[in-house]
Amino acid sequence: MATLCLPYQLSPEQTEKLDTIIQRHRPLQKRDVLIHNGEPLKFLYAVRSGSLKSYTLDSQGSEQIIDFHLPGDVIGFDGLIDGNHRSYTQALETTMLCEIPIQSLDQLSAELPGLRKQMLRLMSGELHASKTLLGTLNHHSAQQRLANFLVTLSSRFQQRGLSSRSFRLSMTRADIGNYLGLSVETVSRILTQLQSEGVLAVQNKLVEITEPERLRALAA
Amino acid sequence: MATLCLPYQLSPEQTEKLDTIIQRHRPLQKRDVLIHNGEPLKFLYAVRSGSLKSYTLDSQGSEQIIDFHLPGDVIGFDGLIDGNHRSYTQALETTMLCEIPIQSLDQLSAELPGLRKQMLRLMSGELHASKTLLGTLNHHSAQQRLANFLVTLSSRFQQRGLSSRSFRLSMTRADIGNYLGLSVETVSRILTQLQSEGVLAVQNKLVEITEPERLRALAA
DNA sequence: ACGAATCGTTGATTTACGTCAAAGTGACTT
DNA sequence: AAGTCACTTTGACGTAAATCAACGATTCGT
Repeated sequence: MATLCLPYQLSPEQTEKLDTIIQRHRPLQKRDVLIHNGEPLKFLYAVRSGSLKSYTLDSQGSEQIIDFHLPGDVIGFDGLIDGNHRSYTQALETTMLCEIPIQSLDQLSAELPGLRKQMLRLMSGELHASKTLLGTLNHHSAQQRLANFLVTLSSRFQQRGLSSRSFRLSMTRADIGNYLGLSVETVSRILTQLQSEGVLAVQNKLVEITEPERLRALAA
Repeated sequence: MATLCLPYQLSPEQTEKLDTIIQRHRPLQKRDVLIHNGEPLKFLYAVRSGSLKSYTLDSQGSEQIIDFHLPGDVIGFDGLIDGNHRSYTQALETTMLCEIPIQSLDQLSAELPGLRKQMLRLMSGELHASKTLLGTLNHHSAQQRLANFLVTLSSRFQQRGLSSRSFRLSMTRADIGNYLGLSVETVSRILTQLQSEGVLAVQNKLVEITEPERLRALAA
């Protein structure tokens, strides 16, 4: 169970201890909301399959997408500030999760330096990703942003043992645009443009990266 | 010493233990580089006075400013992923720091749940700030971004017991523009515009927020 | 299996902000 | 004190991407 949910380098002994605190969560359907803004943080969630988006609502009530979560990701770190979640998290498709009680995790991490390190690594990685993205969005054109988005997705899939060349975009174009600070129309236009240039083959939600090298060059 | 460097709610006993591992760092002069990208991470640094900027260099060698650090901030969390720093960090003015050896901190945090919680809180807060900023930059106009930047700075100064109404911008307009994804010219124009509207009084690096309410409204 | 709703594409037009250019202001050096 | 250099401001102009609009294509619910 623990290896399914937190597939990282932990010793058998550590894995066994983790198993005692991790629970399977009921499956989410598309559009189900897992986390509501302001809720007390009781669990972290590890994504086993499917995907989700996290977002906040601004003063006018419109969504600001902060993050997409894929299998292997752990959700909830940003709520540790004050023990309350700081965003909404919603399933983009049927999704399986594990739940990890915060309190038990904290106690366990006092005993297991490896686990402690692993948690720090996860948070640190997320922090780094978020800051990198910031830099990327600030200083790049729409095409570069989208190329970068696809490259990042691709390498995340690869890390999880899935195909890095072809995958399904579980989020809508509107979601992508929102996340990248672009309009839906721009996202659409650039996708067709990349396709006509032979870098991608797009068919609805399915994307095949036909020339990974050129895409990576565009993302720079 | 510990209270100076990590001024948070810790018991006297905890503070005492912290004191044993925290060292004073030599003062930095303006433009001194504290951290180089790729360096192994041995210490976290707490800012006692002054300020710094963190940035990465993109493929063309140009700066991408990721963060500004004020007194009370702790620098280095994003390097915990793999034990190497992921950015450069440079002093914007004469700056005093404490250094906190990572290894000792880790050992100590196994004993002290309060310290562990504090570290998580700091990282989580940074993560949240970074994600919030992302949303802000993606969906707002130049004026809103700048207003937001000033409001955020103001409240960070306030949290540290400094004036929230008037303060010195230790970074250049170019730095601000880089950070917010705007050109220098736009930053300058908007500052003069906000001044002519009576929201700010700008005099070189000195900013006075004359109408905090209106500024906050613009930041929304 | 059907209609309705959501999602995606494409085109025409507008605009906020970047770029280019040049001059003004302050701040470190000798 | 003078001169250099880095920073800031202001104006004219160009452009990337937003907005507006209308129409296909999928997906969803009954």
